[in-house]
Amino acid sequence: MPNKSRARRSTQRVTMTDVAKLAEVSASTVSLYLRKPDEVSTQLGQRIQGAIDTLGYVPNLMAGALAAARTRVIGVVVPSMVNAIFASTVNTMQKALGDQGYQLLLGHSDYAEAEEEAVVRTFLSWSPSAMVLTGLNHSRETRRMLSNSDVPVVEMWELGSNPLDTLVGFSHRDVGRAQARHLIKAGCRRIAFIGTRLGVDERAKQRQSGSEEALRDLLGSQHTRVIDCGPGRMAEAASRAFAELLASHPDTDGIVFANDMLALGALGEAQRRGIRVPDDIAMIGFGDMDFSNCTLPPLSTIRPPREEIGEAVARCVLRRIQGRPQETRLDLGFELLPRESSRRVTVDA
Amino acid sequence: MPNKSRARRSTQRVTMTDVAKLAEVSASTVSLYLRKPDEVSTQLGQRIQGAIDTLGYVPNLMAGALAAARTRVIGVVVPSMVNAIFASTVNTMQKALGDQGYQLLLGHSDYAEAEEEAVVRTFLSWSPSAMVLTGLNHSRETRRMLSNSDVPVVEMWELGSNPLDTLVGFSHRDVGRAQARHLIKAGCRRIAFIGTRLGVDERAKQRQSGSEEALRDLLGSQHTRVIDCGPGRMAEAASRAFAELLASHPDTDGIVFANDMLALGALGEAQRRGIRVPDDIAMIGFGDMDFSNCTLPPLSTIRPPREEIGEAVARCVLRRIQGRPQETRLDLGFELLPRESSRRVTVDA
DNA sequence: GCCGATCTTCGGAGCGCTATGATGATGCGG
DNA sequence: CCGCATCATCATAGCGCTCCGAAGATCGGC
Repeated sequence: MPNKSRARRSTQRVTMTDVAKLAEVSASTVSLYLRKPDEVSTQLGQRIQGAIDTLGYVPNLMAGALAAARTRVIGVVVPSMVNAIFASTVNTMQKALGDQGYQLLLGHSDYAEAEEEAVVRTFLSWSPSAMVLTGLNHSRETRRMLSNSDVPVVEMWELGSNPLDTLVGFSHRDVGRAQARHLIKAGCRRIAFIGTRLGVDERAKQRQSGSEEALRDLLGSQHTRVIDCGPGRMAEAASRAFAELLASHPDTDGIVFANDMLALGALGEAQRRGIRVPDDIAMIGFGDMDFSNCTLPPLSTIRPPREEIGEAVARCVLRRIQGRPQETRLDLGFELLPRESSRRVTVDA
Repeated sequence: MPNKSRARRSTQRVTMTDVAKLAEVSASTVSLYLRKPDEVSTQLGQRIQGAIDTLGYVPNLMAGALAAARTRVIGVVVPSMVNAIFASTVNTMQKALGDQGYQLLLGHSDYAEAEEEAVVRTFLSWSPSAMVLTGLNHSRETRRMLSNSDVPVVEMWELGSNPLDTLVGFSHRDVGRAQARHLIKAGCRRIAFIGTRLGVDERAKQRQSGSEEALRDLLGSQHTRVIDCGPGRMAEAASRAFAELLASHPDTDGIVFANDMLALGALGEAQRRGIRVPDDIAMIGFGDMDFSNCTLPPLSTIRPPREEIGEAVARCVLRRIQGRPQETRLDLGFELLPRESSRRVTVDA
């Protein structure tokens, strides 16, 4: 004599059925009201909304996702969350996609393909509506998982060949070129590059080679001094790297930095040592961070299209989800912001 | 004559049943193997694993979550993702909780209760294992939703009364006191406070009142000059605020900043105007950011327990999830880092 | 050799929702 | 005044998994 009603795994959460009961309609109608409000009569709609408010009903997304075989989740992988540069892109995406009822799942790769692979694997088991990755370098397995999954993929913050699907970014090589060209125009002839984690940060590396290219093209085959800051806090590491550079190449008259934080550190060290910027050494950064216009002297830099990337990615994602046609490659460019740190009268005149 | 088998919403994903069929066991056993491998015999275990590998089976988290009525997701709400200060807390949490198989859902409130409420509502519908909020100020509805949900809640980055559940942070009032006391000890007598978004950033406000308290207690009832930077990029806004302060209170000899980025902006402006720091005006910031030790002069500041909070929150969350007893209030303190920007020989001697 | 204890495996009823087709109500032309 | 679209609402069958309880297998002890 088996007991038919075995112990239910009670959840005592308010369910759609509870709302339906209170509003005296069927659960289907509640579901319909929630998904397509204008296919339900105003009268019922109000009654349902009332019930929802009274009960404090919160839909169970799991159940919805399971039934509909999709989630309104978009997986986003950035190299680092600490890096403010990606933060504002993510912020913009959040805004644009949040408005459309999408939820961002945020993960970071720590600039490592293996980490990225793990994050992508996890995210994919959420059946996301789309995936957004940073850059074009991914492990073979990551690429396989993504192409097998038929989830729309957008790669951002870089331009290059063999994108998985859609690509939104700008050319870091061109950035490097522009940085070096700018310093050369300002009269620098012995230009160094200071970066950090060049071994893993593919985009920084691209900027570096762009910069080297420009040196070669414009100054002839010029020896390039590249310094990779050690670990530790960026600005402090840059102080040390700068000191190191002065020791090994005292004749340096211009520095391209992989980012503004490094430049800030060097700028401080320069002042401490009585080195005049830009007269003794000109400097240009990358990122146009919050403080870049307030350093002493104000830092010349490159403004990457941070927010623009976020917006464009959001737009692409939405179009892909809706199956509408769209561009698969977007070059958003960048902007050179010349400021005091590279303004040398000598040659401008 | 209704057709019994209506069109199935085919999903052609590999399911647990497929694995079970291939391994010639029941689906329950596959499920058991996945959840508690050592309750299944080695032989079957291997057969099942083989089938999983052959088919490339990826479990459907949605289905699992629905059935088990829980997810391995932890909702985290910070005021702003752009703020590097929270980034490192989140980073630490990510690491600690990720190791335990939990996934962080990250959202931001933009310092607004209404935004926070929306985010919390969304997150709750994922039935998270726990929720982590920043600060103690939440809308009535937010508090209601959270307490109704029986989801463990941790509030962080603040200390105070009436926590929802567990509290991990430090006293911002004490920070403000320490900042002001430090400047007073350094000989400052006419101390100002420069902050931003004081109307909405509850913790900055607490630091401000702490600072005022110290001024009252140590210097007698002293007029306090509080400047709330306008909108825009922080460092630039701080330059302007600093200029404003100099105009309205030219006798100011010490400034407490709500964060290091503001101090950086003011530091630049001071140099530009030939104001000597710390001799003319001493400064102290908050946050101990990347660059704080590289400014000119190096910036005295307060190091909040960023990573420590992340670790403690992770620990609390895990304990609460496992139902183990734990503290409900953790004061992690902070550290005063005295540097050049407030070192005045006059009084130290 | 039989019975209960122990361990492994399995059957199947949900979890809360969506989506499809059915059903009843309404309106309108003929 | 009837038949037939048209529209709003509903009943119901899953989505893929977990977990309860039961069945089968194995093993000692008396």
